[in-house]
Order: sequence, then C-alpha cells, then structure tokens
Amino acid sequence: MPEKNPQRKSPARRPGGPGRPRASQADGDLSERILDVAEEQFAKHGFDGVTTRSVARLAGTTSAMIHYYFNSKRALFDAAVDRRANIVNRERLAALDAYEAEAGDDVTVEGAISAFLRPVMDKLEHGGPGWRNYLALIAWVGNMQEWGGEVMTRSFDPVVKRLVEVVGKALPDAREQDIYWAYHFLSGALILTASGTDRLGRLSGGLCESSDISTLEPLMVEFTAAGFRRICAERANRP
Amino acid sequence: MPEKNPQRKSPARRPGGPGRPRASQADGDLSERILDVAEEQFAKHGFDGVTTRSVARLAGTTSAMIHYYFNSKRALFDAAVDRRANIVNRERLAALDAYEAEAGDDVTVEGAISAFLRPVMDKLEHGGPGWRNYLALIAWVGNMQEWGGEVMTRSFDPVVKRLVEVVGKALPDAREQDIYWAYHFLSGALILTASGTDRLGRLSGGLCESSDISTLEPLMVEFTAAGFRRICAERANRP
DNA sequence: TAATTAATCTATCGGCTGATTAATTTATAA
DNA sequence: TTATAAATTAATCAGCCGATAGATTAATTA
Repeated sequence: MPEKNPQRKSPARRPGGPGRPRASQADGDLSERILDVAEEQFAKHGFDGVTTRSVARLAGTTSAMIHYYFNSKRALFDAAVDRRANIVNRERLAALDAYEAEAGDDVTVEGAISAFLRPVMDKLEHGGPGWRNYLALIAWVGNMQEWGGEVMTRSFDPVVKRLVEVVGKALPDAREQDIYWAYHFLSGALILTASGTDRLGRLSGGLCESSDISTLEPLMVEFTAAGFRRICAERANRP
Repeated sequence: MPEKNPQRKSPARRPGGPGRPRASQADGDLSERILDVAEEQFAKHGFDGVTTRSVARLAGTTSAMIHYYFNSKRALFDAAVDRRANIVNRERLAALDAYEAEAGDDVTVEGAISAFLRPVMDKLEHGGPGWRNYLALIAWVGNMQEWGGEVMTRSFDPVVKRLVEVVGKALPDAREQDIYWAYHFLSGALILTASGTDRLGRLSGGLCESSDISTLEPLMVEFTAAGFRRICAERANRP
C-alpha cells in the first residue's frame, strides 16, 4: 500500500531522483515550480481565491502532485510564505547589526529605519518577479484577519523587536510605546508598498508610481524618520 | 412567470411590504440584515472566503433571497462597499471644506490631515461594529489586486484629491508628486489601522493597541504631518 | 537481475458553489 | 372580492472543490 504523509518530500535529497516517467526536461524540481506558481497566485488572489487545480495547471502538473509534496492546500501556502522568509530576515538582522556596529554612539533614526527597509526594498527593486510576488504575498497575509496574525508573528516579530531596540538607541528618551506606535505607521506604509497595487500611479496621474523603488525608498526613510522623531521626542520622559 | 433582474428591490417602498409568509418579527428589512452580515463576513474572510449560503444562514434566510435582492455575489459585495461610502465621503469632504474655511490663510498640514482622518477615526471609535466592519472591508479591498483598485478609485479618489489640494495650501512650495508620495505613506498607515488586525497589541506586549483610537489618532496626525513636511519641504522648488 | 521506492498519472470520491426555477404565501390596489 | 405583484420557500442545476486511491514508470539498491 502507498505510504501516507510523506511530510514534504525532500526536493534535493539526491541529484537525479528515482522515478521520473516522462517529462524530465530541465524542469528544475517540480516542488519548487509549484511553490513559484503558488507564491504568485496566492499573492494575486489570496488563499481562498486560488485552487490547487489552478496552481497545478500553471505549474504543468496535477493537483495530486501538490498533495503529494505538501499534503494540503494550507501547508502549500505556509511553505510559500516560509521559503523566502529566512533569507530576508537574516539579511535584515544583519543590516541592523552592521549599522549599529558602524554607527557606534551616533545611531540615528534614519540609519535604523534604512537598515530595516533596505533588504526588502532591494528585493522589490532587483529581486525579480519571484521576490515581488513573495512580498505581495506577505502584504496579503499582513491584512488577513484569521490566521494572518500567526503567520506574521512567526515570520517577522524578531526583526521588528530588533528595530525597536536600535531606534531606542537613537531616541534614548523615548517611551517604548511611542516607538511601537510609530512602527505601526511605518508598517502600514511598508505593507502597502509591498502589496504592489500601484494605485498611486493612477491617482497622481502618473506623477509617481509606487513601484519606483529608487525614488520611494529614500522618501519613505525620511518620512517615517521624521514621524518617529516627532511623536517620540514630544512625548519623551513623560509618565 | 417571475420577473427577472429585479434590480435591487426597494427595501422601503412601503412600510409593511407585501408578502411575508412566516417569521415577520421585528426583523428590520431583510436586505439590510443581509448587508450587515455580508459586510462583516467579507471583511473577515474576503470575497472568495465567503459563500452566499453562509451569509444567508447568518442572516436567517436563504441564498435565493440574496440573489433575489442583489442578483449576484459580486453585486452584493459592491452593495456592501457602497452602502456607507457616501456617508463617510460626504463627511470627509465637509470636514476639509470647513477646515479650509475656518483656517483661511493659516492652513496647516496637521489641520488638513486631521480633517481627512477625523470622520474615519470617529466611525472606528464610536460607530459601532457595523462601521468597524465596513472599514475593515475597505482595508481588505485596499490590498486586493484584481478589481480592488477600481472599487477604491470609485469610492475614495475625490476625497484624496481634495486632501492633496488642501495640503498644497499649507505647503505652497511643495512639488505635487511629493505630496502624493507622502499620501501613499499616510494611506498605508490608515489602511492598516482600519483593517483591525491588532498585531501591535501582541507585538508590544500590550503596551499599545491599534484599536485605541483616542490615543492613536493624534499620534497618527503628528507622525504623518511631520513626514509630509519633511519630504515636501526639503525638496521644495527643485526641478 | 530482482526488489525497492520515489515520482507521476488517471480516475474518482463526497461535498460545496453560485445561480435558477417554479410554486406558494400575503398584502395591497382595483 | 378578486386580481396583481412582491416576498419567500424548497428543490434543483451544472460545475468545481480538496483530497484520496490505485496503477504505472523509472532509477537505485542489494
């Protein structure tokens, strides 16, 4: 009888892999192709707007293979979220560490926010469609009510805590809750940018497009840094 | 034969209404009850996460009645979005007009943003669950890719254009595109707040909750106003 | 070569989906 | 009182959903 629960079959346990009846072109690991498509489709249409069949069709396979590799639709979704999370999280923590080390006692809000945003913005600008899809997917999750919170917490809380820490060095008199409030506003701006719904383009009549990251990034750093300073400085050291 | 396409039967054409076989308690217009449930469900689970049957069950009726009143699931969604849109839009335009009139030549960024946010924040704070659901629904639409843009444009572009206009008076040297960029960041913060996913609470260990509007609102005004000033002033009058 | 096992295909399961139909009930207008 | 039209019910449509089963292919291992 066929074994149950293959628990995410290793995509690279061995180079060739055992059976591959037909279609063994240079198709680069089927499970990765499925994840690419799932990433894009979930980002565009949300969890419930996607069917395992549509993902399978776009990946050139069948829904049976999706269940074979991932066991369930929900597990496929989680796998798509988790795949790139570690990479960008490591980069962001490293960027914050590096900035803190190089700035010494002269940590600024701009520097901290910039280190926090840089890896994400870099992916948006130069990471290709895969990374853009991933970040749009995260944006979608960020606005989900039900199990969106659990996913975001699992993926991003450590980086945020670290940002709050570093910003706290730049604003030593600030109250911790004000830093969290300011982060909330920063977070909203970041999620909207990552979502890739360029409503700003239509709205401004083409004056600016939110996909123009090289213009947006420094503006976002300046905007949010000014906001941080304002609400943290004016309320510093109050009870 | 039964008439087709009743085109949103009038819910209040007459007091009693014609046929109501059973269950004629004080159930306050069925189509309104359906809209209440749809508003809540769409806000919680998105368009594809909701079925006409689930809405019908929660409203104490059948999916046939939903098609009777609204013709299609999509039309029900649009009706839920549109129902309260006019109300809040009128209030926001009026608030901007009133502020502009009372401030005369002393228009400030804070004042403009405050007028822009006030009606929404008031609904979030004192509007009851119906208004909270509606605003969470708008937040959901704001992050949708496919036909989310069209809905947002139809509903909110006029108010935003008016905000840009009034802010332009407070920052007469600002370049128009910088005002739009700043609005982009403000918009993200507002959408995240409206979405009602209080991730800030968990993240900050209870230090602050994004549902605490009376605390959040002035902070949001200060934060975003400082941002507006920063990116608009520093780049004023450049080519 | 024989046994094993991962990978894949086709077919199918029960259940749910949006939408429609036809019959029925009921208040009003004539 | 009767005709009319609005509101509601129950039943049903074709189609798609996530998931599973069983057979098949091919590479590895013994």
